[in-house]
Amino acid sequence: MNKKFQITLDDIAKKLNVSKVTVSKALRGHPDISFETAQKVKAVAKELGYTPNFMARNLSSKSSHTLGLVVPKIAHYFFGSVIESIYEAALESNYEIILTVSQENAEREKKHIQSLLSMRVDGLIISISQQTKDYEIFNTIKNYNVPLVFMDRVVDLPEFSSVTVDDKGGSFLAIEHAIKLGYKKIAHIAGYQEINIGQKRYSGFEEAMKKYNIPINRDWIVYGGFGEADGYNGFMKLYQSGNLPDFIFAVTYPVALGVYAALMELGLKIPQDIDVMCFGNSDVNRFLSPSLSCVDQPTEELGKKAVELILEIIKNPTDYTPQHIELPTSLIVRDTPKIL
Amino acid sequence: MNKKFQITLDDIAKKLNVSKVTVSKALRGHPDISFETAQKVKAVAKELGYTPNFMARNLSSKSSHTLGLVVPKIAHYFFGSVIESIYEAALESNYEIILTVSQENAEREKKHIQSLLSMRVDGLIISISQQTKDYEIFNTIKNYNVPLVFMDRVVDLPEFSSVTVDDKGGSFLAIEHAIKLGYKKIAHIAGYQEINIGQKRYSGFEEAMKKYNIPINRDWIVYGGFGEADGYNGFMKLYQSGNLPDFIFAVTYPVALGVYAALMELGLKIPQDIDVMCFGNSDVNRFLSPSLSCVDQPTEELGKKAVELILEIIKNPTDYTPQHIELPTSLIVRDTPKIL
DNA sequence: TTTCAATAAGTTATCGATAAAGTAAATTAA
DNA sequence: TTAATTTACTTTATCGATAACTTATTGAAA
Repeated sequence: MNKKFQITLDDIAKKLNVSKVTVSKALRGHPDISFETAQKVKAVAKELGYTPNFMARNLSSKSSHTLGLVVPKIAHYFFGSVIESIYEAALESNYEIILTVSQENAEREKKHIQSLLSMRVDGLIISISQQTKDYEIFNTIKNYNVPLVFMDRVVDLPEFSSVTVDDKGGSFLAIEHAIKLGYKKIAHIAGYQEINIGQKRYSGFEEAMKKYNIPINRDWIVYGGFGEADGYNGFMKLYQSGNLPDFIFAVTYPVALGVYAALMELGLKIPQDIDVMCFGNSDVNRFLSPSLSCVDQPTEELGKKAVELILEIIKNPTDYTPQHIELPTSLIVRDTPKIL
Repeated sequence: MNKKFQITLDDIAKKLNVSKVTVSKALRGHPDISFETAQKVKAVAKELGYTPNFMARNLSSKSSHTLGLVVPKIAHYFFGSVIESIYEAALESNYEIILTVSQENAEREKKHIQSLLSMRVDGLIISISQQTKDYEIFNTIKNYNVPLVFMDRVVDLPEFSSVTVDDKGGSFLAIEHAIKLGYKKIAHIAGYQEINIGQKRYSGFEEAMKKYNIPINRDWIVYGGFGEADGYNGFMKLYQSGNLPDFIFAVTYPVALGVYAALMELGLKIPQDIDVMCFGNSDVNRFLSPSLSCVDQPTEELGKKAVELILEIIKNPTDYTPQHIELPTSLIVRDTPKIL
């Protein structure tokens, strides 16, 4: 459709009576070309409004200078800010990002990965969906020799590098904090246990409970997903059991929002009736009523590190040892939990 | 690097002793190929783990089946959910999205657009940055004959289609609501007036004030950007003037958050001391203390319509008349503003 | 039986760039 | 002074696909 508007190297070459390779080299600053010729070429290129054809360039150079990114969600503070920092870091190194969203759907995730492979991205950064169980696609990626870094939600395949946060430690801190304030009837809305963030956060909870000799009530452990609906449903399940805890630790921030919604609907007061904390900060936690204490994750660092790792592998694809970086988490104490 | 792992049409062709064009046609379901051959080809393709080379395919077919998207921000409820719906709509039509983020920076925006043009996207959906003043790049896009649809934050160039929401109407509704509740000392933190959302939202405010004969106090109109910091600074400016309004209408939801932060810091109570409403909903507005009433924008519709429009132009690039679609806004009344 | 069209391929050209190899003129080294 | 190198290009091959055209075989219509 835009055929007649497409300006190619040849157009510039003809106008200057040189070969198109000369033009290509001139525009790329290749030392073969004299200063004067390069100047002329650049001037004409600008005059004609030349933009290189990404497809052609990458087809012949065999590198797209592009990173593929697969995340489960966008409209979510955690992923939003991680994505933003990945874009930032990529831009600095002159890489393009192609972002795809699995919407927590394993099938869609697979499709996106295939699509990114077909685009011949130079590397992949993946945060898996809460459903992902089939790891075959990751072997495919390996066979294709495409660098892959897992981020936050990772898969237990040590041959791939990963960047995570200290899920277990953060969880431990939160529960310890609650216990020290006097809470004993502690519930955990725990997400899926098939995925690292679910497992690790649960095990931090478990460890803290053990350390302080507080028995874990199985009725107060609710499993599910990581979204707001899961938090809402999770609390409703607790509520229907009749035996209410006095403190709830939510596995993610959206889950905590769901709990808030359920509590509001049921007319229960935070923190008087039930107190809440969660894993993961957001831009609004501090404005909630009461403001929600949480385990803070270094989202910017996470994105930056992921890009750093992938670029390292890209630059040195033959001899690198997979790295597993775990970034520290910390507690942000706000109005919840209340001192009893 | 992944040269030896790249499986091409030729590899499949050689294995089956057919030509690579036969393979290409078979995989695309071209009627030239017999059912049996097609089956065989597909089987071998699967066996070898063939993924088509996006670059090569798009270079020769002259269409990338890809849409470029330029937005000012990601970690922001409004854009997050619009982006999500754009991805959804694109997926349904088998289009890939390449998302770029200007971070409200006009220069970066221009760079991204050029980059997307060089990728030969089939169409562009753009929501301009709050800084964008130079419209030359849009003429370039026009000259390249690349379909372009503006979304939400648009530029006053009628030759391009656009999807917006009824900014003026929504703003009017909010102010009218406040007035009917008895507020008269009404302030507006208004964002930039160089951009449609700033202008229109202001003019809705103005119209409501005129209709109800309430004088506009110039000191209570504060200009700035659309982010949280702008809301914070905006309110601080109002505060320092000494003459406080009793109601604030924030031009965006992040601006309202900034106002909340400032109020909290200053120990002012909502709604007793000052009441707040804003343009734009978010997943947490209802959990704020007090929950924030706002003008609701149909974010999903916005994304869907934008994709719909762009696909229409792509399918029929020669004779189409630019469309300017304005989607309705509505009021969501929560705890603010309080009945006096 | 001859002609014509349909079927199922194969051949060649092309997309717009870069890589690799080749070359004439100018400069330097031996 | 001649060989070797450098400079500044040009030519040719290639990336992996699709488009457009050509061809051989088969079956139906005239």
